[in-house]
Amino acid sequence: MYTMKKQNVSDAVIRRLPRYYRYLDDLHLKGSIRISSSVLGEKMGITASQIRQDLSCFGEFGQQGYGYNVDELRREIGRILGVDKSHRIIVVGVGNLGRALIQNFHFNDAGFLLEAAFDVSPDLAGAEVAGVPVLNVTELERFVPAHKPDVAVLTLPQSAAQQMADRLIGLGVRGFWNFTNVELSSQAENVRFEDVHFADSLLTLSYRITER
Amino acid sequence: MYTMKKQNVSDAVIRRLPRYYRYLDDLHLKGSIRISSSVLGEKMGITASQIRQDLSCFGEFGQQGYGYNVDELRREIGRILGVDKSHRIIVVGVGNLGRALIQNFHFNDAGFLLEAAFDVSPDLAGAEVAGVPVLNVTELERFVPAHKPDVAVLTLPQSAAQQMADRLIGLGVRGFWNFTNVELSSQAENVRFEDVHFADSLLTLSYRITER
DNA sequence: TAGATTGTTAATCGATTAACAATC
DNA sequence: TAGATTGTTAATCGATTAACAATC
Repeated sequence: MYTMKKQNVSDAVIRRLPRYYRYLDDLHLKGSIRISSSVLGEKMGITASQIRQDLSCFGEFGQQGYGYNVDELRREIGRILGVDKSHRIIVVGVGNLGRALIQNFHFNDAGFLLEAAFDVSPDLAGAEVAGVPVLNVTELERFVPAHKPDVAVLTLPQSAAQQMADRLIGLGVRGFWNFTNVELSSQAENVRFEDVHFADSLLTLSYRITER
Repeated sequence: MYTMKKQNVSDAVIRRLPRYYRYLDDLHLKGSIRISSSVLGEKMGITASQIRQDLSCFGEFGQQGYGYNVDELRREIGRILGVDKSHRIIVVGVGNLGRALIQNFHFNDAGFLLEAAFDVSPDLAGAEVAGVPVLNVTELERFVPAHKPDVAVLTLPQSAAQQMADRLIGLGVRGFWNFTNVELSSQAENVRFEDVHFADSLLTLSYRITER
């Protein structure tokens, strides 16, 4: 059973957890019952040592001579990631990207409940996208204190991003999944920003395909 | 002037370059002429040492006692990233996400020329999205050898991703900007995959907002 | 010139890998 | 039991930070 062991788990470890989770999910779906760190490492292209070292940050999930139970380890990592918490999430900005996420992204698989979307356009207010109600942003002051979403997905124009983040932080939101390609900041306690910087990502690809 | 110095630049350095590029672009737009590593470091929340160490992988861009010319350094980093190369790019899969990227993402700012988009649906073939022609995927065998795109954006269903990657690699594509949340691989030489794993990103945010 | 700041070398820190005793 | 594999400690490797001579 998962019990926090290390005080400070490094970012490198945390960023590897979702990948472990994906691989274990895959193995589970394919019917695998057990796996050893060496076999998993080979599959993932990393060392068995790293897997064992990473897992040891959170507890002891294996058994000598046997390895790990796939489904058990999968669930433990899910728990570590908070997948079992049913975090609540809202989308702010229902343009192409916001709509794409609402329609295609499996929030449930990551343990999130998508409760509503918000947009400045009065034309969108009252509509639904894939069963998710779209409200006017003026409703935020009523909705957020009542529903206490944990995370806001920011898929709105850059120019409005920081101001909207401040507004939502004031209303109690503590997590931001930021697609605006702008760096946001806040003095407030316990606020977390996770940036998805498309441009940065494409530029690293550009670097790697550039002949030199 | 930028000349390659180090043989192997670490991934950590490469992933910081786009961020330098963004900050310098910003400073340039705001009219800054010069900047020192210490002032830039303070702005970015990193050490001056790291900036100087990173840049030293590629050449000598500063001047003792003065610092760096903002516009010059910006252009040098752009060159390192390949922004000046006018790489050609195509989008494969014109669903919500593909459409969102075509309509909203500034490929030009990253030095990419978006030449066409492809989809399996006959309904979309012949249409245009934001001025970009949409062709049927059957046209790939004609189009790719003729236009030699450097990168393919994969915004199609997971189930078709690896097969499409293999097909495009066979036609000569060497870079993949992969939004399918599935890990792709290839034995072929010089093929590069850059993954944008939405789920992984959200799960790390989930971890960080989870109370424990 | 004097002050500032670079590029680089050396020191430190942290992350990855290897090794192995413990044990299922 | 013997073989396999863990969790952890120790060794190695790489990345970050500090220090400083060179010099604009």
